Amino acid sequence: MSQLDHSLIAGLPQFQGMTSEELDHVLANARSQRIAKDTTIFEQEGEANSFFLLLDGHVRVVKSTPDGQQVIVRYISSGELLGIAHALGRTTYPASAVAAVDCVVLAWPSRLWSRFSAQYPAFGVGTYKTVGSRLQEAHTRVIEMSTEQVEQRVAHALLRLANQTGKKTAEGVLIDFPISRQDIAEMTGTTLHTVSRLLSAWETKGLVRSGRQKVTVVEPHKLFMLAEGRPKKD
Amino acid sequence: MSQLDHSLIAGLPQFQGMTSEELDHVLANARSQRIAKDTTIFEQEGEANSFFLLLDGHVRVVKSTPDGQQVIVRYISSGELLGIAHALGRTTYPASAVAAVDCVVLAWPSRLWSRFSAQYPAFGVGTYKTVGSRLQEAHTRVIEMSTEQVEQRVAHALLRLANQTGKKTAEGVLIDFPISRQDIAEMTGTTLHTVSRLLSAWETKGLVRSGRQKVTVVEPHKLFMLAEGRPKKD
DNA sequence: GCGATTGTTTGCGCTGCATCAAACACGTTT
DNA sequence: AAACGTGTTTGATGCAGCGCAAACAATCGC
Repeated sequence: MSQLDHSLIAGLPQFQGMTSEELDHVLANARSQRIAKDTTIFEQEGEANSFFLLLDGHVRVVKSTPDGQQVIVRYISSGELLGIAHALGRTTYPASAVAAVDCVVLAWPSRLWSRFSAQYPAFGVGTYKTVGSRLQEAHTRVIEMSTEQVEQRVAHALLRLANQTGKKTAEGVLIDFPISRQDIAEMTGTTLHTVSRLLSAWETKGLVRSGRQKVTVVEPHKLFMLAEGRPKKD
Repeated sequence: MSQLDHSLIAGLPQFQGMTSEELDHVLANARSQRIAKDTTIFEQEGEANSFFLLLDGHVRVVKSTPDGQQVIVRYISSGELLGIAHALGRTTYPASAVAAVDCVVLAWPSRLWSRFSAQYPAFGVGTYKTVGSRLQEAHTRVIEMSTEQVEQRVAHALLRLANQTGKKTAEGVLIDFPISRQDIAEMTGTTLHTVSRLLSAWETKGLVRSGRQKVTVVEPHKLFMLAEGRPKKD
């Protein structure tokens, strides 16, 4: 195993306040791994043997229902931890993780998680802040699903993606990984048909530009209005 | 402030493995508080000055949308912590908590949370397991809202309540705090009208018995079938 | 280059559930 | 008892959005 440079992780909140030696020690126990697009990193219900840090790429976290339906729980961007089942007191992964693009991850054996967090306070605290904000996020999703119409939910989802992973372009904010209508449907609890219709409608209004597996938000503000206000049909 | 007996909390997972002196120390910093039915314990967006342990009663955790809609995030039963915003890296409460019945809580200043969890490992770990399972639960809710019909969602909600807080009676499992159709509607993202219709239908089928602010699950198994299987109309 | 595969668009009919509306049951106050 | 408030039932109506189907467009493999 080649030695990993600690600049890889030095800037991340989880590793704040650690010395170079400590970072090296953490990295010495990690193995770096390239993940090809559409490859599964870990599988729902599988033994949680490892936890991961996404160094580069985007990962889709998916939960499947017994009858085969899928729901996209969230997207992970680089710099975030994933597969931290052990931190939540679980021994199996609660969902599957699939690379949305070619990715690079660091992987550690799960049992090291508790050692790290005991040894490096920032690591534990950082993780729990992450978990806390994910809990928040999940609740927000529940609220949205309970109180909003499909159009507003899709708008919110798009805005969230644009904020998390958006890339400025000449046309607007581009979601910088391939995403299909089906994916958006699985994030918002609707069908790809409805998403397609909505995007078409928005495109004619100039709010977004979209094509095969790509979406650009042209008018974030107008989209936001749509996402928020109970729409007074005009 | 009268001295609290540590038998109050000795059995709880959060305080596992602590000596009598330690428990006394924890309790010395707590103040015990009676909360009348329908009283707010803490308010959404309010400064998270305290965290709480519910000693007796049932608490409704509610989130309100800007436009006044309410969603019931969960019910808390006795023995559970609530208001642990600080553990999640927040300084305001993300939701409101309202006593569903007369309650008794212990309250601590929020800043003690980190001290306790540093000092008593079981406390921190226990809390995070709680948070972990709540995250799980929230994700389950998202999945349900995304993939299930109203009837199944209501059935699931009822079963969850029956499991968490059910009380065996001659007729079946009674949900042992007052709960209205409106409440159930706010848990499942539907309207009280629809909930009422469903309960009526189930009552004629003998699955439940219900009246003003009370629901008894008579046939948990049949209700479960309904909640799970995509119903083949019969 | 050509077919095969995968993603997208769009039309149409149907239905689950929200919305509106009214009446009813129970408990509480006067 | 009568009057009131709060929770529940039930009917009637409308429509958002799902299911189905068919055609189209882009990309991949050979």
